[in-house]
Amino acid sequence: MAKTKDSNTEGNILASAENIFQSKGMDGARMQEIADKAGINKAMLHYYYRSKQLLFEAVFNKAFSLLAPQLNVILNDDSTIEDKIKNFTSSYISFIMKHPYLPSFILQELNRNPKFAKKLQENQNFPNLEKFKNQVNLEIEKGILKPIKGEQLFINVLALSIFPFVASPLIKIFLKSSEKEYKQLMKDRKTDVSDFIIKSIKA
Amino acid sequence: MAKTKDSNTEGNILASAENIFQSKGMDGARMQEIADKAGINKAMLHYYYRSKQLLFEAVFNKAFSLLAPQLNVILNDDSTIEDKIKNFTSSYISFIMKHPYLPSFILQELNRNPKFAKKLQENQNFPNLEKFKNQVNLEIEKGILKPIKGEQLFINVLALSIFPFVASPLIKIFLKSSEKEYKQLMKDRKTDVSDFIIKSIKA
DNA sequence: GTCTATAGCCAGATAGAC
DNA sequence: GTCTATCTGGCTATAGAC
Repeated sequence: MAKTKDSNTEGNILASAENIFQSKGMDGARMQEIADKAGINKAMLHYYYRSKQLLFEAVFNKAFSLLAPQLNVILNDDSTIEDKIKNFTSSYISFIMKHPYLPSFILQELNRNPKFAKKLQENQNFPNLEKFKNQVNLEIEKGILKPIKGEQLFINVLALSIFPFVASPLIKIFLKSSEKEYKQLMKDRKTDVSDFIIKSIKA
Repeated sequence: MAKTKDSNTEGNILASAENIFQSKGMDGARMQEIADKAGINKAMLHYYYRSKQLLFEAVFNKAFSLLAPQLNVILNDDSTIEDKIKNFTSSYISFIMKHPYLPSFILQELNRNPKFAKKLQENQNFPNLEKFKNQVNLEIEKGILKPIKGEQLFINVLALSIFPFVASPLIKIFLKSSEKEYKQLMKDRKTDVSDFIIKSIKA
């Protein structure tokens, strides 16, 4: 169906697989549907990726490798906590608005299969929280921030940025809002979220 | 296997179905596994619930009817916004700690099947946000709260309360924390979350 | 009400022609 | 590399004995 066909079959397959896996999950996805979307035959999926499991892992790993680097905005640069939070919430929400299925997909599959979690943990450049925690403590000592545990602050930043996308159907119901109103609300959050956090933690 | 057997077969089935559906989702769940867990035969599932779909709906509806009333703490009682938030975050987090799979289950299935969302929307006593929004505006006018949109505040309260459970595998990786440490962190959030919010919005 | 056995279908995977 | 045809297994659901 929706082909970006450069007769680049392997790429077409991966693109279609992303679309299907990310919206239906591993268990709900059908190889036939992926093949249809790529405009090719089911046998080709196995020719290029051997099995459903391996095709799925290609999609999952790519998705994770897109999301993870975004975290370095908050973990690995040298600005103040306030600036980090402003930059992160804004850029992360922008990013997710372009890929709204990614967070639920990752979380759902991590819940489904703890093996993925183990694999990620043993990973090379998995984001490290230590620097962030130290910086938070330092800024508290300096009187820049009110006392707060670095872990909780980090969780709060993620929660406020990501949750509205994971829970989008629920939020649309609560707010009785159209798709358009929902999107506007998410746009607003690019600054609303950091304002909300900064107000809470700034001394 | 794990039976609470009073030879109450229908109840046993529902309990086992909750366990399996909530951890594996509709697509990943197997009728055989539910039967095994209930210590009965597969045919009995169909005898009592006719089909997988209907059994699933029984589980989903029960789960939702457990979660929704908790929202009335924040939407339908008469205390101040500050008290509502304190009560809600504490009681909701306590509740979810006892049923950690519920939120991801509901969100996953709402994402998978928009029909459920539609059904809920048309529902009788679905929580209504209007009262909360009006109260927020009133307290802002009175100078009790700093300016904030009621919708965003509501989303923030939900996000901070629920997200850590939906994202538990991810959070455990980030924090390199054991199950025990994770649980302690969630316990702490019963008060940490409301403190965090109140600091941000109180004038 | 509860069981065994099986029908019927569907999905993942492979064989083999082109 | 790409296709059609087919194998094989697993899953929901039902028939029918007890």
